[in-house]
Amino acid sequence: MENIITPSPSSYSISLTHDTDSRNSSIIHKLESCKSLKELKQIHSYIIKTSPTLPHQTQQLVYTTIISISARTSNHVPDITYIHSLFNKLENPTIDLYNIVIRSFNHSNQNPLFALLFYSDLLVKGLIGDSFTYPYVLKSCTLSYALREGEQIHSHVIKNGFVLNLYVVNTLISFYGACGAMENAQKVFDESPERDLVTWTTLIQGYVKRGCLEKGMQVFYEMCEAGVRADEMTMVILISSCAKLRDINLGIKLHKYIYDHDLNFDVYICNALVDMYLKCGNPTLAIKLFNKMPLKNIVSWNSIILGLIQQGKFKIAMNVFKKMQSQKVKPDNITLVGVLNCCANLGTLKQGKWVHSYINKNGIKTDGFIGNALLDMYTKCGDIKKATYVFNHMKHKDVYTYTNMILGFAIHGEGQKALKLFSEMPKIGITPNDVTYLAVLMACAHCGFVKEGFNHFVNMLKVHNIKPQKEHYGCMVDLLGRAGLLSEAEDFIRNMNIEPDGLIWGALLAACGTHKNVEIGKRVMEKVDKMMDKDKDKDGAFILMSNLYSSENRFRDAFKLRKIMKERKIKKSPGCSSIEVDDVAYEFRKGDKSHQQTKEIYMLLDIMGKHLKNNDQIII
DNA sequence: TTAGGGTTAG
Repeated sequence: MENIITPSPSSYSISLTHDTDSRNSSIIHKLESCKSLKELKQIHSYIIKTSPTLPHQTQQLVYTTIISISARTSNHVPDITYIHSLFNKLENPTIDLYNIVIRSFNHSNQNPLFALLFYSDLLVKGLIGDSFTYPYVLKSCTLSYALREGEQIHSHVIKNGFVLNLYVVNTLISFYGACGAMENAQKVFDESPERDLVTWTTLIQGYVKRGCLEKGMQVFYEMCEAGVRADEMTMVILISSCAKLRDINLGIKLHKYIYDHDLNFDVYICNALVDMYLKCGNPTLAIKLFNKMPLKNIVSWNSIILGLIQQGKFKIAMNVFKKMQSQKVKPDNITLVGVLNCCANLGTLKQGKWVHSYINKNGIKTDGFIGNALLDMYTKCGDIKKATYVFNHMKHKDVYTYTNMILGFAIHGEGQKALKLFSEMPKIGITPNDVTYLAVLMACAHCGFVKEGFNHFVNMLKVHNIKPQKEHYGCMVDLLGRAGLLSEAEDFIRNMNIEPDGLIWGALLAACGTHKNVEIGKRVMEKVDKMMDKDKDKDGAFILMSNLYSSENRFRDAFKLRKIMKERKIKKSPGCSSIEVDDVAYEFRKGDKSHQQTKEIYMLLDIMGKHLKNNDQIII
């Protein structure tokens, strides 16, 4: 590499003595060969030092060349001060040069609005933007969501007669769409005499981004009527919009459109389709398409894994992850969040720990999504110590981090710790949300903090303007019920601002079971029976009540209830738990005899039960 | 040197 820090004349060898043309081309060649902005600046200063009396024309050429090189080279981040200082030295910068610089800010990691400085500079110099300038400047406004500035540019577009330019029209629609000003976007669209696929797609995209999914679809139908054929990009936008609409029939029609119009089933289209089928509740079609995909990228794997998780198919999702590993596809943060979610729901602590060590080995930061997913996994898998460790080591905590940790403490019976954490939130500027309050109320319920629970329940609306939902009311019933305040719980339900459902009455019924209160239990049971539509959802309530009768020696009532269950074909759906042994998650249901070692399992269970009854310490 | 730049996470 050349020594450019202390350049010698031979290393640059710019021929300053030859004729003008050859000297100019030598300088340009040297500047063009620069690999960084630093090098460019060094050569510039070298030229100034060694030839302070360059002819005016050559000087201007040097400035123009430096500006265009520093602006157009992708690894040269535009240095706004430097470029601006060079611009000031130029007598007549051309509109082309302005365009190059303005464009460079759209591709840099600097504030795109810097482009506007150059645009106003251009106006000061008495120049007028051309058909390239406006798309570039509008793009800068789009990237910065600068509605007011963009509107001003729009007025310049009208004044300077560029409203008929399709590139300008399309960028205007995109700009208004990004800023959420869909009325303006639609107006530009309506007033344009010419429209192409980009115009239609941009308008559709605008509506979809705003969440106006049906309207976006309606524009697509209008586009079809206008005889414009969609391309792959249009279809991806429509399919993902359809996924959000959860409309499988529409999804199938869009799928057919791709076939009928001979579009490419590229990786984007396939990913969008897989995601759509999963979100619309058809994992079979999603898996079929996924298996047929000729080319898969990380998004394909993530879409299928996360989609299966959304469907509650954690084991299948885990198997897909294993397949992904066997094909040597490197998981990214999104995959890991999904896998941790699986571990949390399957209770597979060992696999969760493996993911944690993978994260550490690969230097992935345990912040944000990843940190929260790790925390969730440890709390749900019952390792509160590790969960606390993860929490304490997270640098950037957000409302999800706090909610997770509070919930962790709540379900582990550490109510004081949960409430202490909750009290820390406002101090560091994190506002609790509805789920945070659910965790707080759970903590109070699990630890018998009736007074605190009520205070928090009131503060939800009073302090944070969060309207309590059914789940919060359910927690309050649970809180009173667990504390044995059964009549209070019954009154609470009757005075609620929302209509109680079977689940809320069910929470009270469970408390009646715990505290052996047959009278209230009987009343509540009748309520549950009336409230719940489907008999099959009442199984838990019937069993609870029948057990309550039995525990109070009212066997005749218990028998009567069981008889009703039989007549109405109400069957108890078996509770399910899972255990992880040697990386395999085993699920168990009551009466399940499908495991090979069923005999040994039940024998051990029997022994453990006896020990537990005697309060023995169990060592296996 | 032009425009839409598309798919996956609470």
